[in-house]
Order: sequence, then C-alpha cells, then structure tokens
Amino acid sequence: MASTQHAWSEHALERLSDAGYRRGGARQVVIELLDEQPCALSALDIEDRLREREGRRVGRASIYRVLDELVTLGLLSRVEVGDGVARYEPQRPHHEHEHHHHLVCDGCGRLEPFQDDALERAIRGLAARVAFDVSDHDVTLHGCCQRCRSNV
Amino acid sequence: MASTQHAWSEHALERLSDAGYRRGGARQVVIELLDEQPCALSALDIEDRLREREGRRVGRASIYRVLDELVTLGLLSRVEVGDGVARYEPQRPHHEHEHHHHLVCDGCGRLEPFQDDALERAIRGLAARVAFDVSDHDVTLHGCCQRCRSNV
DNA sequence: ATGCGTGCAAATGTTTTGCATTTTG
DNA sequence: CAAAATGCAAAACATTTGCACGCAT
Repeated sequence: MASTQHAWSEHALERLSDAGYRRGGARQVVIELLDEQPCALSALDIEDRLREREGRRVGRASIYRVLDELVTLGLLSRVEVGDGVARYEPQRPHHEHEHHHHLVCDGCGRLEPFQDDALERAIRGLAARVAFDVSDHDVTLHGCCQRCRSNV
Repeated sequence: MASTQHAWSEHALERLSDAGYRRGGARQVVIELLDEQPCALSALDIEDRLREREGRRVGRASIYRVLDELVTLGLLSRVEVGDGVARYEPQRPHHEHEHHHHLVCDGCGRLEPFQDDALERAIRGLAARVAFDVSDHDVTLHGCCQRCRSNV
C-alpha cells in the first residue's frame, strides 16, 4: 500500500541517482512533498509547506533548481494555468489512475483536477498523427465554479 | 474576403465601444496586429513588432492594459505554454476554422498550431459533465519537433 | 471641459544566477 | 579530497501600478 502511494518519489530518486545526481536533503524533501499532493503546487507553495509542516528551512533557489532538474528528466510536469505562476506535479504514466488535467475558476483562481478517458484517447490519436515527438500534454478548462457563480 | 479576415478586430473594437471604452491609438494598433497573426504573441513580441513594422512606439504598459481589457471581455485568450511568458491570441468561436491549440517544442521553444475535431468533441462532452461553467479551454502538447530531433 | 487613454518610470512578484559554505561519495 | 548540493543575496525577468500629460468625446 505504502509502496504504491510513494511509487513516484522512489522512482524519481532512483532516476536521479542513475542520472549521476548525488543525494541531498533539499531534493529529498521536495520530492517527498510533491508525491503526497493531490494537485499541482507552485515553488512558493512548496517553500511555505516545507517550512510549516517539516520545520525544514529550504532555500528558494534550491527548490527551483530541484524542480528544474525533475522537469528536464521528465519526472515532473510544469503546469501554467494563466495566473503567472508555474505549478508542478509528478508526471505519472498517462494510463495511471493519478493522471489528470485541470479545471480553473477564473473568478477565485481555484484549481481542481479531473480525468477523462475519451479525452485521453483523443489526445493519443492526435499525438500519433502530428509531426512532433509528443512526450507530454496538458489540458486546461477555464470557467466559473459553482461557489463563484452563486456569489455573483 | 477582407471583411472575413478582419472580422475579429472589427468585432473587438465594436464590443469595446459598447462596453464604454473610448477609442485610442494604442488599442487600435494592438488589436489590428493581433488579428493578423497565425498564432499567439507575447506582450513583448507585440511591442517589438509594432516598433519594427509600424514604426509606432507604443508604451509597454498600454499593451498590457489593452491585453487585459480584451481578456476580461472574453475577446482574447491568454495562453501559457510553460516558459513563463503569457501569449495572447484572438478568441474566435470554437467551431470556426481558426480555433486551434498548440504544439510546443521543448527543445527550441517553437510554437505550432493544430486543430482536431475529435479533441473538440471530447472537450465539449466533458464540459457538459463537470460542475464548472466552462467558458474556454486550451490544450498543449509538449514534445520535440523534427528539426530538433535531427539536431541531437 | 471632462476624464479616459497613453507613456514613462518606479514598484512588484516570480524565477534565475553568483558565490561561499556544507555535504556527499 | 573533489565535486556536487545548498542557502543566501543580488540580479534578471515579465508584469503591474502611479502619475502627468494629451486626445477623444
């Protein structure tokens, strides 16, 4: 059970090791934190949560560096929903249950994950037809959430 | 023919006028420039092209202000593909021929538009099922373009 | 004439970089 | 011990805001 839940962080640490990276405290805690999240986090979110939850003081630059390494290795995906901050979440295989996309409320900025098989199928078919070597994709639906709609 | 090509800029100027905005030089040239583009442009792209092409010197702040007004009125859509800069393109009805999404080369940053009916259908179906009032969507496929693949 | 639109410069907020120090292998 | 990882502070960015001036209505 635990091994299923933390499969991504273990996998990521292994891949980093294979790629010749050494082990470091900041890297470890950032990866562990990311693995536990239900949805994408910004670099500043990560900084705050690490300070609050773990009492661990991690330099902002280290966070950005770790995130960048992980994105480069294809272990993390960077999501931008239109508010000027980059968010990051574990890149899990597309057929896995955790793979999702985002619904963004343009009123309050809330981010909500969703998943849809028909959408994934359409994207798979499309990826096979284009002249690019497609490695990742993301879909963002913008709109207004129920809460904001009633507050108007 | 000309009226079809410039339908969006005319429509946008009209809507701005309806919304009580006055007419201004910066606003006009930004809208005209956007209407002619095949794909999304960043605010800085817009500044450069206006200076080069038209010899028109438009303040950066004005560009951002115009873009913001247009996005708020739903006339322009803001696209972020993951490189930290916001790009903008005319928001045309989804069934129109110009509606498209983006293929991004993570190697060179090149942006290429594509369109796909099956994808649009999947999104339409999905939008009807979620608890949000979906007004817009965007899809980004990340990968490696042919040129970059051969340069490796 | 009134006040919106504009341009400039300064402020803001996020992300990146340089460098001294600590940690890893 | 050598090289990589880290934290801090400063820099580099895109974007936003404040304000004085000019133009549209």
